[in-house]
Amino acid sequence: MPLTTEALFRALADPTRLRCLLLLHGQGELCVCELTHALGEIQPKISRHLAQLREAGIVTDRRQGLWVYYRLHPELPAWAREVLRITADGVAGQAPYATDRQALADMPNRPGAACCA
Amino acid sequence: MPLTTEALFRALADPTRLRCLLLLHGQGELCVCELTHALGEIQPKISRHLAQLREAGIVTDRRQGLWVYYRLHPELPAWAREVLRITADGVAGQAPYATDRQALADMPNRPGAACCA
DNA sequence: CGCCTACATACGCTTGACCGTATATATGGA
DNA sequence: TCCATATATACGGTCAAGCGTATGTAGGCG
Repeated sequence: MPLTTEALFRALADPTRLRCLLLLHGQGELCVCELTHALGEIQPKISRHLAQLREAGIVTDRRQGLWVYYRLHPELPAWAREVLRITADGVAGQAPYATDRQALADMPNRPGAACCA
Repeated sequence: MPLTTEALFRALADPTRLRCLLLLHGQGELCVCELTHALGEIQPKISRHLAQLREAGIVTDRRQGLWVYYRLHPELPAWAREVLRITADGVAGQAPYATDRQALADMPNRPGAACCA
Protein backbone atom coordinates (compact mmCIF):
# COMPACT_ATOMS: atom_id res chain seq x y z
CA MET A 1 0.00 0.00 0.00
CA PRO A 2 1.65 3.23 -1.14
CA LEU A 3 1.97 6.36 0.91
CA THR A 4 -1.06 8.60 0.48
CA THR A 5 -0.90 12.36 0.56
CA GLU A 6 -3.18 12.41 3.55
CA ALA A 7 -1.01 9.95 5.47
CA LEU A 8 2.09 12.04 4.89
CA PHE A 9 0.45 15.25 6.04
CA ARG A 10 -1.02 13.55 9.07
CA ALA A 11 2.49 12.44 9.94
CA LEU A 12 3.87 15.95 9.49
CA ALA A 13 1.05 17.50 11.51
CA ASP A 14 2.50 16.42 14.85
CA PRO A 15 5.41 18.55 16.12
CA THR A 16 7.38 15.59 17.48
CA ARG A 17 7.16 13.70 14.20
CA LEU A 18 7.95 16.77 12.13
CA ARG A 19 11.03 17.53 14.22
CA CYS A 20 12.23 13.93 13.92
CA LEU A 21 11.68 13.88 10.17
CA LEU A 22 13.46 17.16 9.55
CA LEU A 23 16.40 15.95 11.62
CA LEU A 24 16.50 12.66 9.72
CA HIS A 25 16.23 14.55 6.45
CA GLY A 26 19.27 16.62 7.33
CA GLN A 27 21.36 14.01 9.11
CA GLY A 28 20.63 10.85 7.16
CA GLU A 29 20.48 8.35 9.98
CA LEU A 30 19.91 8.67 13.72
CA CYS A 31 19.23 6.27 16.56
CA VAL A 32 16.43 6.65 19.08
CA CYS A 33 18.64 7.98 21.84
CA GLU A 34 20.01 10.69 19.57
CA LEU A 35 16.52 11.82 18.64
CA THR A 36 15.46 11.63 22.27
CA HIS A 37 18.34 13.85 23.29
CA ALA A 38 17.97 16.29 20.39
CA LEU A 39 14.29 16.92 21.01
CA GLY A 40 14.49 16.79 24.78
CA GLU A 41 11.57 14.37 25.01
CA ILE A 42 11.18 11.10 26.90
CA GLN A 43 12.12 7.89 25.12
CA PRO A 44 8.73 6.16 24.91
CA LYS A 45 7.28 9.23 23.27
CA ILE A 46 9.95 9.23 20.57
CA SER A 47 9.65 5.48 20.05
CA ARG A 48 5.90 5.65 19.62
CA HIS A 49 6.11 8.39 17.02
CA LEU A 50 8.89 6.58 15.15
CA ALA A 51 6.73 3.46 15.10
CA GLN A 52 3.94 5.47 13.49
CA LEU A 53 6.32 6.82 10.88
CA ARG A 54 7.59 3.30 10.20
CA GLU A 55 4.07 1.90 9.83
CA ALA A 56 3.22 4.72 7.45
CA GLY A 57 6.21 3.77 5.29
CA ILE A 58 7.94 7.10 5.80
CA VAL A 59 11.02 5.78 7.62
CA THR A 60 12.85 2.46 7.97
CA ASP A 61 14.87 1.15 10.83
CA ARG A 62 18.01 -0.94 11.17
CA ARG A 63 19.28 -2.52 14.34
CA GLN A 64 22.99 -2.41 15.09
CA GLY A 65 23.93 -3.83 18.43
CA LEU A 66 21.90 -2.16 21.10
CA TRP A 67 20.91 0.74 18.88
CA VAL A 68 18.15 1.08 16.33
CA TYR A 69 18.88 3.54 13.57
CA TYR A 70 16.12 5.30 11.66
CA ARG A 71 16.32 6.97 8.27
CA LEU A 72 13.92 8.17 5.61
CA HIS A 73 12.51 5.24 3.70
CA PRO A 74 14.62 4.72 0.56
CA GLU A 75 11.50 4.30 -1.56
CA LEU A 76 9.84 7.45 -0.30
CA PRO A 77 8.07 9.04 -3.29
CA ALA A 78 9.83 11.97 -4.91
CA TRP A 79 7.00 14.38 -4.11
CA ALA A 80 7.22 13.46 -0.42
CA ARG A 81 10.96 14.17 -0.38
CA GLU A 82 10.29 17.45 -2.10
CA VAL A 83 7.82 18.42 0.59
CA LEU A 84 10.39 17.63 3.24
CA ARG A 85 13.11 19.55 1.44
CA ILE A 86 11.00 22.66 1.00
CA THR A 87 9.87 22.52 4.60
CA ALA A 88 13.41 22.08 5.88
CA ASP A 89 14.53 25.07 3.81
CA GLY A 90 11.60 27.16 4.96
CA VAL A 91 12.16 26.63 8.68
CA ALA A 92 15.93 26.12 8.78
CA GLY A 93 16.64 28.97 11.16
CA GLN A 94 13.55 28.71 13.36
CA ALA A 95 12.94 27.16 16.73
CA PRO A 96 12.69 24.37 17.57
CA TYR A 97 14.28 22.98 14.42
CA ALA A 98 17.54 24.90 14.67
CA THR A 99 17.91 24.16 18.38
CA ASP A 100 17.22 20.47 17.73
CA ARG A 101 20.19 20.38 15.36
CA GLN A 102 22.33 22.20 17.89
CA ALA A 103 21.35 19.90 20.74
CA LEU A 104 22.21 16.90 18.60
CA ALA A 105 25.60 18.36 17.74
CA ASP A 106 26.26 19.04 21.44
CA MET A 107 25.26 15.53 22.54
CA PRO A 108 28.02 13.71 24.43
CA ASN A 109 28.73 10.00 23.92
CA ARG A 110 26.90 9.68 20.63
CA PRO A 111 26.91 6.06 19.47
CA GLY A 112 27.86 4.89 16.02
CA ALA A 113 30.73 5.91 13.80
CA ALA A 114 31.19 9.10 15.77
CA CYS A 115 32.73 7.21 18.68
CA CYS A 116 35.46 5.64 16.50
CA ALA A 117 37.30 8.91 15.88
CA MET B 1 0.77 35.69 13.86
CA PRO B 2 2.37 34.01 10.87
CA LEU B 3 1.49 30.59 9.54
CA THR B 4 3.51 27.88 11.24
CA THR B 5 4.64 24.72 9.50
CA GLU B 6 2.67 22.65 11.94
CA ALA B 7 -0.50 24.64 11.32
CA LEU B 8 -0.22 24.17 7.58
CA PHE B 9 0.30 20.43 7.84
CA ARG B 10 -2.55 20.09 10.31
CA ALA B 11 -4.73 21.83 7.76
CA LEU B 12 -3.57 19.52 4.98
CA ALA B 13 -4.04 16.41 7.13
CA ASP B 14 -7.81 16.38 6.76
CA PRO B 15 -9.10 15.00 3.44
CA THR B 16 -11.89 17.57 3.10
CA ARG B 17 -9.53 20.50 3.63
CA LEU B 18 -6.88 19.02 1.35
CA ARG B 19 -9.41 18.52 -1.43
CA CYS B 20 -10.69 22.08 -1.03
CA LEU B 21 -7.21 23.53 -1.05
CA LEU B 22 -6.08 21.63 -4.11
CA LEU B 23 -9.21 22.75 -5.94
CA LEU B 24 -8.64 26.36 -4.90
CA HIS B 25 -5.01 26.06 -5.91
CA GLY B 26 -6.02 24.92 -9.39
CA GLN B 27 -9.10 27.08 -9.91
CA GLY B 28 -8.18 30.32 -8.21
CA GLU B 29 -11.49 31.19 -6.61
CA LEU B 30 -14.56 29.14 -5.72
CA CYS B 31 -17.69 29.73 -3.71
CA VAL B 32 -18.99 27.43 -0.99
CA CYS B 33 -21.68 25.87 -3.13
CA GLU B 34 -19.15 25.00 -5.83
CA LEU B 35 -16.91 23.27 -3.32
CA THR B 36 -19.91 21.55 -1.77
CA HIS B 37 -20.94 20.20 -5.14
CA ALA B 38 -17.43 19.25 -6.26
CA LEU B 39 -16.67 17.24 -3.13
CA GLY B 40 -20.17 15.82 -2.73
CA GLU B 41 -20.29 16.81 0.93
CA ILE B 42 -22.96 18.63 2.92
CA GLN B 43 -22.71 22.39 3.18
CA PRO B 44 -22.07 22.83 6.93
CA LYS B 45 -19.15 20.46 6.70
CA ILE B 46 -17.55 22.49 3.91
CA SER B 47 -18.24 25.78 5.69
CA ARG B 48 -16.67 24.58 8.91
CA HIS B 49 -13.50 23.42 7.20
CA LEU B 50 -13.26 26.66 5.22
CA ALA B 51 -13.61 28.59 8.47
CA GLN B 52 -10.67 26.65 9.89
CA LEU B 53 -8.59 27.42 6.82
CA ARG B 54 -9.53 31.08 7.10
CA GLU B 55 -8.63 31.26 10.79
CA ALA B 56 -5.29 29.62 10.01
CA GLY B 57 -4.59 32.32 7.45
CA ILE B 58 -4.44 29.88 4.55
CA VAL B 59 -7.43 31.24 2.61
CA THR B 60 -9.39 34.49 2.44
CA ASP B 61 -12.99 35.04 1.56
CA ARG B 62 -14.92 37.70 -0.31
CA ARG B 63 -18.66 38.10 -0.34
CA GLN B 64 -20.40 38.88 -3.60
CA GLY B 65 -24.15 38.98 -3.36
CA LEU B 66 -25.37 35.73 -1.90
CA TRP B 67 -22.11 33.95 -2.52
CA VAL B 68 -18.90 33.85 -0.55
CA TYR B 69 -15.82 33.18 -2.64
CA TYR B 70 -12.72 31.61 -1.17
CA ARG B 71 -9.19 31.70 -2.53
CA LEU B 72 -5.69 31.03 -1.27
CA HIS B 73 -4.54 33.84 0.98
CA PRO B 74 -2.54 36.30 -1.14
CA GLU B 75 0.16 36.54 1.54
CA LEU B 76 0.58 32.80 1.86
CA PRO B 77 4.32 32.14 2.35
CA ALA B 78 6.22 30.94 -0.70
CA TRP B 79 7.16 27.62 0.93
CA ALA B 80 3.50 26.91 1.64
CA ARG B 81 2.58 27.55 -1.99
CA GLU B 82 5.41 25.28 -3.04
CA VAL B 83 4.06 22.51 -0.85
CA LEU B 84 0.64 22.91 -2.44
CA ARG B 85 2.07 22.95 -5.94
CA ILE B 86 4.13 19.82 -5.44
CA THR B 87 1.21 18.04 -3.86
CA ALA B 88 -1.14 19.06 -6.65
CA ASP B 89 1.36 17.77 -9.22
CA GLY B 90 1.90 14.55 -7.33
CA VAL B 91 -1.77 13.60 -7.08
CA ALA B 92 -3.16 15.24 -10.22
CA GLY B 93 -4.54 12.05 -11.74
CA GLN B 94 -5.66 10.32 -8.56
CA ALA B 95 -9.00 9.99 -6.86
CA PRO B 96 -10.61 11.89 -5.34
CA TYR B 97 -8.75 14.93 -6.61
CA ALA B 98 -9.30 14.27 -10.31
CA THR B 99 -12.97 13.45 -9.81
CA ASP B 100 -13.42 16.61 -7.73
CA ARG B 101 -12.22 18.68 -10.68
CA GLN B 102 -14.52 16.77 -13.01
CA ALA B 103 -17.54 17.17 -10.74
CA LEU B 104 -16.87 20.88 -10.56
CA ALA B 105 -16.65 21.15 -14.35
CA ASP B 106 -19.91 19.23 -14.68
CA MET B 107 -21.78 21.38 -12.15
CA PRO B 108 -24.89 23.02 -13.57
CA ASN B 109 -25.88 26.61 -12.74
CA ARG B 110 -22.49 27.66 -11.43
CA PRO B 111 -22.65 31.19 -10.09
CA GLY B 112 -20.23 33.96 -10.95
CA ALA B 113 -18.67 34.94 -14.24
CA ALA B 114 -19.29 31.49 -15.68
CA CYS B 115 -23.01 32.23 -16.08
CA CYS B 116 -22.38 35.27 -18.30
CA ALA B 117 -21.18 33.27 -21.28
C1' DC C 1 23.29 -17.12 34.33
C1' DG C 2 22.64 -12.14 35.87
C1' DC C 3 22.88 -7.45 35.04
C1' DC C 4 22.88 -3.26 32.32
C1' DT C 5 21.56 -0.45 28.47
C1' DA C 6 18.53 0.67 24.42
C1' DC C 7 14.31 0.35 22.69
C1' DA C 8 9.34 -1.15 22.21
C1' DT C 9 4.80 -1.60 23.77
C1' DA C 10 0.59 -2.08 26.88
C1' DC C 11 -2.49 0.48 29.82
C1' DG C 12 -5.55 3.97 31.35
C1' DC C 13 -6.61 8.62 30.78
C1' DT C 14 -7.66 13.17 28.76
C1' DT C 15 -8.43 16.22 25.26
C1' DG C 16 -9.61 17.77 20.99
C1' DA C 17 -11.12 16.83 16.12
C1' DC C 18 -14.75 15.79 13.32
C1' DC C 19 -19.42 14.66 12.53
C1' DG C 20 -24.71 15.44 11.50
C1' DT C 21 -28.66 18.05 12.80
C1' DA C 22 -30.73 22.10 13.79
C1' DT C 23 -30.82 26.88 13.74
C1' DA C 24 -29.11 31.64 13.04
C1' DT C 25 -27.56 35.29 9.78
C1' DA C 26 -27.22 37.73 5.43
C1' DT C 27 -28.57 39.10 0.87
C1' DG C 28 -31.73 39.75 -2.93
C1' DG C 29 -36.15 39.84 -5.02
C1' DA C 30 -41.35 39.85 -5.20
C1' DT D 1 -42.65 43.13 4.42
C1' DC D 2 -42.22 38.24 3.38
C1' DC D 3 -39.85 34.59 1.36
C1' DA D 4 -36.11 31.98 -0.82
C1' DT D 5 -31.30 31.05 -1.28
C1' DA D 6 -26.47 30.91 0.42
C1' DT D 7 -23.65 30.59 4.14
C1' DA D 8 -22.27 30.38 9.10
C1' DT D 9 -22.49 28.63 13.58
C1' DA D 10 -24.22 26.28 17.92
C1' DC D 11 -25.05 21.88 20.06
C1' DG D 12 -24.33 17.28 21.54
C1' DG D 13 -22.15 13.03 20.59
C1' DT D 14 -18.38 9.78 19.08
C1' DC D 15 -13.92 8.44 18.35
C1' DA D 16 -9.14 8.54 17.88
C1' DA D 17 -4.70 10.83 18.89
C1' DG D 18 -1.46 11.83 22.11
C1' DC D 19 0.23 11.56 26.75
C1' DG D 20 2.98 9.61 31.03
C1' DT D 21 3.80 5.54 33.62
C1' DA D 22 4.90 1.01 33.93
C1' DT D 23 6.56 -3.05 31.98
C1' DG D 24 8.21 -6.15 28.28
C1' DT D 25 11.95 -7.46 24.93
C1' DA D 26 16.47 -7.65 22.92
C1' DG D 27 21.36 -7.40 22.71
C1' DG D 28 26.04 -7.12 24.97
C1' DC D 29 29.12 -8.34 28.60
C1' DG D 30 30.76 -10.35 32.91
